[in-house]
Amino acid sequence: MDRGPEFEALDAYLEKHRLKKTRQRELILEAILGVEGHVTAEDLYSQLRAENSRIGYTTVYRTLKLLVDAGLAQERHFDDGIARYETERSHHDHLVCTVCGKIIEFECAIIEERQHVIAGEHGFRLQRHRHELYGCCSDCKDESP
Amino acid sequence: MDRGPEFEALDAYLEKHRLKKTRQRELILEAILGVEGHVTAEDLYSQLRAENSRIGYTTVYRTLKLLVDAGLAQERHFDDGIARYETERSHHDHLVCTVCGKIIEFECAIIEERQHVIAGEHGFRLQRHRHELYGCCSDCKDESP
DNA sequence: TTCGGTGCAAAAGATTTGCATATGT
DNA sequence: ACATATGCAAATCTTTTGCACCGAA
Repeated sequence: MDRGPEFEALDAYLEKHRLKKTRQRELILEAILGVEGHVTAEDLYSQLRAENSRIGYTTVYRTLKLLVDAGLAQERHFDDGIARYETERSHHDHLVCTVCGKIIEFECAIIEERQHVIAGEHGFRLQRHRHELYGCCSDCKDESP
Repeated sequence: MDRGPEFEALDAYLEKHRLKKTRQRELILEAILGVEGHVTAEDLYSQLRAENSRIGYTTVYRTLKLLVDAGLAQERHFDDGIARYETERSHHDHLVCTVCGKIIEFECAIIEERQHVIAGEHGFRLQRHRHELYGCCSDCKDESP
């Protein structure tokens, strides 16, 4: 049965690093793939416990770190200092509503290109970037600060 | 004597909100203005203690928050979840070396403009943004991952 | 005198670590 | 069998809060 390319990638990563394929690691990968958008470690833990999966907090954190190392997930820090994770289906940046917390994803080729130019001008080899726009969405116009 | 426009601004803010002008608030503003770049609350606390200023951790956190509210400092979260503060002399974004931690500031009018377009397209009123490029600087090319 | 401010200690919230046990290979 | 993974509890780290005392207006 095909479990999707991410599971293949996980298997490959585990094998390459002589790590073990465990129920928990599959569960966490499955869970994070099943979520649209961004989740905290807490979100994943609660969700898995609710589905009566036997799993510990520690394992969630450790596995999330492993998935990031394996390139299967990304860690992001928005403005509250709590780490959030997502699987990067395609590249995008974020537009965040400061009132309701809504997160919209966007892409902009012009900006992407400028980033490379800027990094180059400073002698940097660009690895990744983070671009977040914060504002007030149309639903929240009234309550806005 | 002229203590600089930031001190005037602080006085004005305190007066407007019926808050008090204290030694600690001036010390912290002075300290953060005297630093190039980005500092953590811990950095400021240590520095002030080292200069034998009588000050508590709590006050540093509370005052930093006050300075942010007053628009005299900005809070930033890079990838480690620890809050860093800076005084924004002019607008800029950041290019961060993932090996040595060096932080270079940049500005790009083209990107600034695109941001407004993007926010507008999604019905957002833009308040602020964060744009960070992560890469390997020329000094670190060899050790880079 | 009156509030707001300060600083200690303690709490809180997120994440990490030590260790005995469980489980892949 | 052996090495790694797990999960609990405890530790750690950053930031916040309660509260008695201090100090600016």
